[in-house]
Amino acid sequence: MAGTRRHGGGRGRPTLEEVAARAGVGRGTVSRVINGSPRVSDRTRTAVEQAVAELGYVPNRVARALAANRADAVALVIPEPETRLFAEPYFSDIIRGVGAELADTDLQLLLTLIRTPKERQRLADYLSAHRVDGVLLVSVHADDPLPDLLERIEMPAVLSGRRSAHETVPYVDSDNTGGAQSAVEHLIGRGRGTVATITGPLDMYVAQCRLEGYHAAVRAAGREVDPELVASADFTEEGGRRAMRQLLSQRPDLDGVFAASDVMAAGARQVLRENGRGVPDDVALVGFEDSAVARHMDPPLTSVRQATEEMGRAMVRVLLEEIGGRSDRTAKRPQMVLPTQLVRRESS
Amino acid sequence: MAGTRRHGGGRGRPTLEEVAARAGVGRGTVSRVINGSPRVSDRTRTAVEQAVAELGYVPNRVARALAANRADAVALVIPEPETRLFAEPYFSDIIRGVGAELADTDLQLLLTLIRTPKERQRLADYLSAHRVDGVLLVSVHADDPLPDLLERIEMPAVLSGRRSAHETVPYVDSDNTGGAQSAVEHLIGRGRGTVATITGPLDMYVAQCRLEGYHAAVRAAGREVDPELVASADFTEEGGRRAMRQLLSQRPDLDGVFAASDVMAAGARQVLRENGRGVPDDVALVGFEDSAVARHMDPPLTSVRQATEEMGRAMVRVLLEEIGGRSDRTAKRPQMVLPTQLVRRESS
DNA sequence: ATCACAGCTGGGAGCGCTCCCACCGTACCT
DNA sequence: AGGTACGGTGGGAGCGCTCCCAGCTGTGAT
Repeated sequence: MAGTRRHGGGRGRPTLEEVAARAGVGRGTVSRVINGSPRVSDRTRTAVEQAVAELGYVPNRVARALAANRADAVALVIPEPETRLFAEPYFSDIIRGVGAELADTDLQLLLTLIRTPKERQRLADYLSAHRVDGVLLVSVHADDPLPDLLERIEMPAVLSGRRSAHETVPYVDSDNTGGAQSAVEHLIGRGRGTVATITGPLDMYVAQCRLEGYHAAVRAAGREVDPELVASADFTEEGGRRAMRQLLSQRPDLDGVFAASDVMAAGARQVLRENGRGVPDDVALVGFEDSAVARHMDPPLTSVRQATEEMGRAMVRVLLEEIGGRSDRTAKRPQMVLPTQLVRRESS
Repeated sequence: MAGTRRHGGGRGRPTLEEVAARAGVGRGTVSRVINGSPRVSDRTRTAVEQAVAELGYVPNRVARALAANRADAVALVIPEPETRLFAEPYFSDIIRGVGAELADTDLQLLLTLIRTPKERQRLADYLSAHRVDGVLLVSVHADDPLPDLLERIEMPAVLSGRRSAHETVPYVDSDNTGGAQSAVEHLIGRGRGTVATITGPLDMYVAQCRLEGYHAAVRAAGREVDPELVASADFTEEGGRRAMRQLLSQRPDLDGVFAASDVMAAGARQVLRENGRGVPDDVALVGFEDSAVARHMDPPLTSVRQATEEMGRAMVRVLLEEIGGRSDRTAKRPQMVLPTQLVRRESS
């Protein structure tokens, strides 16, 4: 496939050596200047910088990576199903944050979509070969072998979201529990007496947390958690519809619903409309994520906003830390939880 | 910044040389096997393959890239504003397509978000240094200097969307004109006598094409194009609102609207509702893009679907071709236009 | 004046590959 | 038998950088 590719060109570009010659110094010195080493006199530094400017020298990352045995790149790994499951903005906001934070670094961002087990294996090989300096993993499932693999080969890694309450790998997560709790408290505060919830797949920790937040809010209001007010779905619109139908048949008297994702809320909204229930008059509805879907629903959906872009940025910061100071293997791993915020709209 | 980064590890991994030793052959032979050269006997090939398997050898891309003076990577360049301007799915669908098509290649995908002129300069340097084998450019503006730069340094590149009718760089685009035309024909076919349009920024070719499609459909119906039925906006929701208000004041009798993007259609929908116009009863509405927004509007929006993921795939195929067979500089550049499809929903 | 010790500097060695050329053997000619 | 050709092979010479050590200079202490 790649066999016939022509030479990329680039010959004729000035090399370190040429810069050294022009500046009248040695290779090592130029290298030091380029890499900002302090052990260079000002005179020399200036001379080298001028030569660099005159020649339009740009360091060859590939050669640098080979010599230094580092990659100057981090991989962002995205399991394909997630890009469909989660509302798209999540995905692109993460990328945006990661990109922004990486911008003033000389690290490349490698994007890796994983669809098939074969591709996952390829990635594992690739990572084992240490062809990147660190890995960013988006929405890992509890049974994903990747994090352990990374740990084993001592590859710095950061997750977005935890796999469980006792996550050992560094991660950046949203305050799912708190966000859900505030959503349900809001519903209760608006006088809703019978608040139901549509959960995500409960084998995902994120879904557990959001359900936990629901529980907490219900209990805080001095009420009991009624199992008939809980229906679990799978973060999809169709799942939201199904769950809403189930809820409606179990507890026709409900007057509030907290859906653990906007897309499920959208599904629920449709079923509500089919059944002649007005939103928010008959049933108040709140989602989670504050995606584009929420803003464009009718009525616009109250939703819990996560600082997704900031999560991307935070992941990079944590990863950089991991890459830089991984000397003591015993140090506690950085783990952070970002706050969420309820965005009130007309649906509640 | 990156100065303190520890060595990436990877030492201790088997090298080509070790594989050669184990298989009892020379380096060159192993290299040939790895790269699938036909000039190797079956016996030798088998021996090498076995050694590779036993050692768990994975070629070092960095070394390969340095020696072969190629990068084994392509860059996907995304101007930041676009990720906000266009509905997000466009962006992630392109990525998905690109990733999929690249999967059975040994090319890496480098993601580059451009926010500031400084970053654009950095990218230009980077590209000039031939650190990638090719470039994928998403939604380039007419005045973007990048395509010309790429042409000058003979860097293979493919655009998504054209800058003008006479685009010289290889591109992959949707049939914007045809899609718009079919949307408007649909509206007219449904008996709408006074069909208006909300255009994108007319300095963008994509917006011009969609307007052109509107014109074509109107003329095909034997009607005149009434300038009072055309309002231009900027692909944003707020722009859609403004344009809709303008349209309504100029031609209160309109009964159909073709918005050149779903998001603008959403804005228009709001204004329509504020003015007590029902959709589709009073005014039929059609958008462009078929994004999540369209599906979740109330009523769900009829929209023109573009094969976005397929565009991503096609871009990669075209780029691969460019990279591979760029021998004759006079050969016509591959340019392709993908069909669009009207998705009918309740808004029309 | 002598010595020690910094702070700078030059350049050899090597990272793991690809490219390419010389070379080997065998099969097929004349 | 000697010549020719060609598929197959080994390994030297780099690719452009970083690392590191030896060496060189100038300063201050003795």
